[in-house]
Amino acid sequence: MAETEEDRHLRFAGGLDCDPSPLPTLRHSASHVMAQAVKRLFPDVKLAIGPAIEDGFYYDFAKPDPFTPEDLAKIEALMHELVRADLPFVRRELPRAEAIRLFRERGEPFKVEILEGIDADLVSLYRQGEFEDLCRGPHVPSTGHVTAFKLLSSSGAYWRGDERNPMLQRIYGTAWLTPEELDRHLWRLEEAKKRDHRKLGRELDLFDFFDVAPGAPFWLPKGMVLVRELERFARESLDARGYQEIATPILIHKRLWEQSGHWEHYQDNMFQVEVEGQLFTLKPMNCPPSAYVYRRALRSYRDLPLRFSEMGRCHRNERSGTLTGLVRVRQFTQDDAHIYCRPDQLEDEITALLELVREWYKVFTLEPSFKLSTRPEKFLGTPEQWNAAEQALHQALKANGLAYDVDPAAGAFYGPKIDVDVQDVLGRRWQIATVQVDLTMLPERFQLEYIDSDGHPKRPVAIHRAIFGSYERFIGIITEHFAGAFPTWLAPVQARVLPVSEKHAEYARTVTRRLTEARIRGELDDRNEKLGYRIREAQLAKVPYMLVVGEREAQNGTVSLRYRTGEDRGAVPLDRVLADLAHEIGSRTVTLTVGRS
RNA sequence: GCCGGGGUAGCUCAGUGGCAGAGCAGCUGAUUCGUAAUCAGCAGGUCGCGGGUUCAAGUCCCGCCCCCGGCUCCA
Repeated sequence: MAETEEDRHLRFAGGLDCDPSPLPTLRHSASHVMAQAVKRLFPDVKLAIGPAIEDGFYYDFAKPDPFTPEDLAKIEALMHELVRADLPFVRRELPRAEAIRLFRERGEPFKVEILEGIDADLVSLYRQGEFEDLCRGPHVPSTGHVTAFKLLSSSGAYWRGDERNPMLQRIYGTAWLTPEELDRHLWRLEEAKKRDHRKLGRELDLFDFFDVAPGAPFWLPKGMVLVRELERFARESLDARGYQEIATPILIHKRLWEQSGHWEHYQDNMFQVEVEGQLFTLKPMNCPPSAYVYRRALRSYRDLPLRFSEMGRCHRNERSGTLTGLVRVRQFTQDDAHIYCRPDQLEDEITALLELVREWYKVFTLEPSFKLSTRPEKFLGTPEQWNAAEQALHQALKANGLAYDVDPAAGAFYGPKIDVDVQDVLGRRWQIATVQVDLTMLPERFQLEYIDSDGHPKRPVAIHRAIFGSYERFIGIITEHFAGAFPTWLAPVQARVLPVSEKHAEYARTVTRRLTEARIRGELDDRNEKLGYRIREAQLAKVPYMLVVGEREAQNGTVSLRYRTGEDRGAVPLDRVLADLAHEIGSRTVTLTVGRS
């Protein structure tokens, strides 16, 4: 993974506290200005750390009471004063021991702890006005450069990111080189709220949550259309690639997890149900049950690879504070599959899987990025097995011409993996697809075998993979990606028929029936409202096509075609609209093509 | 789980101890309309849940639930 500004600061990596390019430097300086303001207003707070981060900065303080929104306003106002004073940032260097003495005198225990952990004889400090902080820089020349900033929020954060440590109070802010850039960023944040899948899910009647089932969505009819279309897409694709679909139980005896090893490491995350004195759990993953399917028959080397797919409904008891809309839930449905193959087939299988990822994500115009995680400190299996598997992953990535990052030692204990995440339009990253090689967990613990050509039993390699990841998260992401304006093949309502007035209702019903007969999701809006009103509603509902019908259209067997983009196409023969719609839906294109010649 | 902010009509939100409100949506009626909001009327409430203080609680106090932003976690 690329090193973030935060990593650099926290791990004291590199020679500086932030990237010396203008924007991170400015943000880093902004965090010092904020710390100065906080120290003036609240002299008793202790300073922790304050790095530049993506889009802004934060600073952590030890303070008995949390900052209130009013505190933030005061701090921001004082920051503006400090900026107007245009105080120069002045650097000086001190022997480490002297710096420790200095910060101990000033009553800054966190700075002392940092200094004690640093392997350097000489350390640097930066001063602006009365405020001086331990810091490797760089900084802007003076506080007057920090013109375009805004404090955004405060929250708790653990010292050094460890929940066993005391909780500090963190203030987040954003800072930019110019006021225009700041405004643009704040505008983007507003836009982000508008396309938040939780808001769109409610507005478009896709799904809802109720407090009786935290972390588990209720799919409404329109949202269920998305689920069904994605399922259909996945099944078509996998049927053409030699997958066999299975379904395994959701409620499973604890024994299974003892065998797989999950009980030891994962039981706190599993929902448990006692039935007649026996302990059952809601499965948190589908791999161990899949292994039972493999194991129920004697497998030959000729049978491999076996590809068992499963729309596996899983439950994980995520901590309550972590739940977020559809993207972090307690109940979700993975588009899971387990591929059992011979070691010599591994590379081809991985290559095919990465092709699948590319192909699927292209349909949704998502741009995936790939990360290869390699052997961790603690691992099962032999280094030779691991090297071969990692090699296969590297080769498969290269065969697909994919750029990828390597995350050293971040693999699962049972094998290396490739994770795929996507960036939504707003720049947030979400992990979706995963391709994990399993050298030992399923094969060893469930004693999976196949009879090789020499007549001897051998261990297969297992691959765990999900392409969408989960239907829930994936739908959350594409909802934001498309801002609710789904491609026609996914759109819950594909065309809405709008009669100009009651006089044209009969022809409108005919048009709607023709749509339905062609298995197009058409809807008639013959409410007693003006056309403009119904057009507005259809547009807000992001229905791709509006078919306006009145006197002229009824006469000529046409419809007047309007796109959700606002474009008005004019009269088009109904037969052509039906044919174009069928073609657009069948090809799963993202662009609106109906009626265009 | 931890820190903070929230929860009032279907939705968005106002209401700082004294009669529970607005806009949109809904319903009824009028209007029969040509490309982003026709007009009028009506109805709509366990103020998240439970307890407490008070003559009086949406409002103050305590506990719990859920949501939001972070932190932590994320086989």
